[in-house]
Amino acid sequence: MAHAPRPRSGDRKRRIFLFVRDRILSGAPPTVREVQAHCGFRAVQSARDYLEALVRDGLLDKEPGKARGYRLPAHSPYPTVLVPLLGRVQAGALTTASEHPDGYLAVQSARERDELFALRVHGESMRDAAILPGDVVIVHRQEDARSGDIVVALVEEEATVKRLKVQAGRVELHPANPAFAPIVPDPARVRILGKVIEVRRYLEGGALLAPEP
Amino acid sequence: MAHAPRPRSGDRKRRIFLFVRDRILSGAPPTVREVQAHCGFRAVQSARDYLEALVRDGLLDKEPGKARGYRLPAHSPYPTVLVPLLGRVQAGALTTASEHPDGYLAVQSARERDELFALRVHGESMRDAAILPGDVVIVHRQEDARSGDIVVALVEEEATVKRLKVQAGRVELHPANPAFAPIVPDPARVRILGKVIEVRRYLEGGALLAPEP
DNA sequence: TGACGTGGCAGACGTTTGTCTGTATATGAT
DNA sequence: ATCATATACAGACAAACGTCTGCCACGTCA
Repeated sequence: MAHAPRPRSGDRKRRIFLFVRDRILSGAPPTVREVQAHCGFRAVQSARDYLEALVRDGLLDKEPGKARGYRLPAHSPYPTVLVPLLGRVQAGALTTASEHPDGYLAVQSARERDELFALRVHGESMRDAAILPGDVVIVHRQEDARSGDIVVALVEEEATVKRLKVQAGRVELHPANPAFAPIVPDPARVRILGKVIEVRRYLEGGALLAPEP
Repeated sequence: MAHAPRPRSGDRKRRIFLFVRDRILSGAPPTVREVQAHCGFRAVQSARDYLEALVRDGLLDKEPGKARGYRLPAHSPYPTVLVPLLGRVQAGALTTASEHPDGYLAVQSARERDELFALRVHGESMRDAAILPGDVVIVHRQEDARSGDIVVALVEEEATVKRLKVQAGRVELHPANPAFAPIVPDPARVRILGKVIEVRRYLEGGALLAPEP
């Protein structure tokens, strides 16, 4: 019994990759047999050969032995967590679990959900650091930070985004805008809420928010 | 043998849902046994009970019998899509499905996945629009845009981010930096690849694309 | 007290799915 | 010719995985 007459295809591998990639991106990687069916192979092994070739080429990663084990390489290894977006932050509101968020943002991070929150930026004080009013900052809750970090601090009962500078052991909060003056606070009256790890700007219609998980 | 003394948990279901949702959002749904291990159950069925309850509640969908069969419902309130992050864009690379992305970003959008891509910004030309080198722009593929939109255009075989201006019917690409000159291209030699809908800046390591967890 | 619902455990069964071994055909290089 | 390689097929095995049935412990409520 003659097999199919070799349907002349060097880009078959490419089409299989696109198929797998789409499936992964839309929720679940395909099984080997799903790839087989998609290509019309009559043997599982044929699909497997292509998949393994794609792994060798570095186009796919795999978890051997696991069902639906093919992954996109450099697909962020970080899980996606939903992080609460706080509007204005009141004093003490961040000590407890943030109570009334405006919504939730999908953030890829290795950190736990409750280590992160998001905050909408008010004011022009960080303009020269390319942080504009309306931007959203993703913040990692931590009480200390290094000089040079952009932090969220609680000053005068209000959360503010500034660059942290440690000068001769004293903490200063520097705006990135000559129209604003540095804040050299009484150490007892300032508290660092966290460090900004990401800045986002939504150019049309604002952030898409998820409801309460 | 007495079982564990009922660890008082009404929100256990919620935590399981969050676990499953994060896993699906990150690339592959978990198996029942992975949920079991995550919760410390000693029986597979315990995890299954919760998962089926979540399906009854409408929080999850499932493909019965299939491995890793749990899905986010089609009308999921979390329209998170994984979008390819392209490094440098060559001419024509965007006409086909983008093959070799640097990684994938979780983006919340109502648009389809293949309508979006992400691009790393090179150069200072948009500095005054608060877009810095190293920033990532999320782009909606479209061939036209409005005057004033920030777009990604293909000029001289290279993708570039600029503000679109339409002056008396002629298309111009304006940088946001006095050190750069506007581009008034031959309409035949420029192509608009899409419109920037979001800007992101990763402040620590940009680590979102690390190779291994 | 007893019926009942809930949350959890235990073990098994059968399907799905990854993996392996072997074979056949065509092509290109030696 | 001979060999190596790539592509495809066939069939089988074993691990992963979803599913089922039954049981136990605890709490509530009539």
